[in-house]
Amino acid sequence: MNRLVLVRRGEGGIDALESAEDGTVVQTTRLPAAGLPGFVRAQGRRPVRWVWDDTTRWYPQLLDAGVRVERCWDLRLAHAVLRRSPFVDQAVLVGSDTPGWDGLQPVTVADPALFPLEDPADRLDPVAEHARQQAAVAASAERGRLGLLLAAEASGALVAAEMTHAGLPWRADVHGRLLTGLLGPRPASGQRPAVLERLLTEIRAAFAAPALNPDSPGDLLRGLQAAGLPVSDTRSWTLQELEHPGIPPLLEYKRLSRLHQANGWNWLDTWVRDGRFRSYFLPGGVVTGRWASNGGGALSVPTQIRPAAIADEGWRLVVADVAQLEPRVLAGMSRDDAMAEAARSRDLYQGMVAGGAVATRAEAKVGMLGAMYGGTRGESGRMMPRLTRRYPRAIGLVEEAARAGERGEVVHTLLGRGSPSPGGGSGDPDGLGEPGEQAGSPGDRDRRRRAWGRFTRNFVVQGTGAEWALCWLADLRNRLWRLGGTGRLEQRPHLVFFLHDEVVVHTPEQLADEVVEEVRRAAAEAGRLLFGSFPIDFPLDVAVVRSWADAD
DNA sequence: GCTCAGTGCGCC
DNA sequence: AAAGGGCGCACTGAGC
Repeated sequence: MNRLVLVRRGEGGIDALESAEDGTVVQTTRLPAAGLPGFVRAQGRRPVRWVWDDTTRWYPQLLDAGVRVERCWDLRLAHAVLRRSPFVDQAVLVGSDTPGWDGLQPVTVADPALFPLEDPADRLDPVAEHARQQAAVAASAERGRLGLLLAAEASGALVAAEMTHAGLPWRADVHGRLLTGLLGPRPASGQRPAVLERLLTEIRAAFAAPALNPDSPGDLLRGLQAAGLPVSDTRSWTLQELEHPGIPPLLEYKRLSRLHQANGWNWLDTWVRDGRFRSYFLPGGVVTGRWASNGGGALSVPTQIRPAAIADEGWRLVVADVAQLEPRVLAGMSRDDAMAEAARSRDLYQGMVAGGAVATRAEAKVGMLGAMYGGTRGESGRMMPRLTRRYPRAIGLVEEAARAGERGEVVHTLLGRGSPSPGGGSGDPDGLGEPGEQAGSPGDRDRRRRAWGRFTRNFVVQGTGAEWALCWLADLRNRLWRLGGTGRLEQRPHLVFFLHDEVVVHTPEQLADEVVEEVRRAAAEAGRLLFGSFPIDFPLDVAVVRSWADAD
């Protein structure tokens, strides 16, 4: 594999340094910034891994120029993984500019003119960092797993940039009609829509509080208490329990007000342009390795507005999600044969019932959620002894992760992503709490210890689930590209959305069935990459639809 | 005028 | 029926 390291030089120039297997530079090409797309294109079919400081600083411009990259090495993301991985000898990784790499942030602004004049990335040496990272991986006893994780992470970075570039097809007219139907006509800026005004009048009358502001939790709480209602918070599920004529309009107000504020006309104006919703996805943005997002709340697009996500004319959306990803991942990583057997069923929870572990599907679900999240009280707590007897390896793995966390130890995912150390790495072995929080009583300390154990318990499962999903996504990306002929990215089947265990592909209608096949093959491949020959299934729910809302 | 924590709620 | 894990975002209200 040819590796080409891209380095920004002063005055907008770029050096492309080609390195041999041993890391020595064999050729340097000096380019003007505008020459990069042509240079990348000129590599033709020669397999190249592009090495750069940070995908968000390079790839959007290439995509704008119509150039797709097959594979890359993202030094920022790789650095973040390696710095925390228990599989890595930090002495091999650390160099003089390590603090700079530690602090490097992704760029999420679309307009290059808004880039800071002084980019901290420009003070870092990508060639040296690349060499250190390769040495750190090579020196690791788990270089296979680490290498897979870093490759998947880099592919994820490419997918994230491509999804922002292509955008999720979004019909502003459909969205607008939906808003008008629920809220009334668009109000003047800063005004409440008519339907909210009407509900507000009703609420104020019911509680005999003519100035009540339901948008203010404090004001609302005082108003409810003044009306004689025994509440200490104003959450919807708390209010649901109350018998009072003001409650139904209040709940309706909260629901519609949320829609208006989070995904109303302002959201449309800000995030939807030219028929596409474009937000920024941040691979590795969450400590567990899940993605975060930035802009438009892409990771919580309410089902309420999904009818507006509609494929282009002659195109379709292929929507796929994994059923019960995390318990399946737990079965695989713990190599628990009994749980893998239950996972052979399309419904893993039903499989647990068939296997005799529990009596009902509801018990199976609540028990597994408790095992993975640390619920020890009530229903899920009562399930634990039976689950432990039937699935000793799976339950043992999460229990051990919880105990390790309580002892203040670092845990890691299957591929080697390490959990943060408790107390933010301050070196305080008892710092199992929030920074700045007082030591408190021994009871407080115990409580924090157990809370950290619940975090590490969940970390190993959620983080390995994220690794499976990343492998799925990376493999699918390549399969879609091979499927699509010769056009640009957005003229072929391409990914437009990803959320933890769900993907959406925008595809020409005549290729939709093939896309469905590739989505399934990629899922099977992800299972093989993570769990080898261990027999664990990842069945998908896949739908070919015009609108995202039709997938459920 | 600004930032920041708390509250509440959308998603998995 | 919620809880137990992870997020982003809008808004309020307090403090600088």
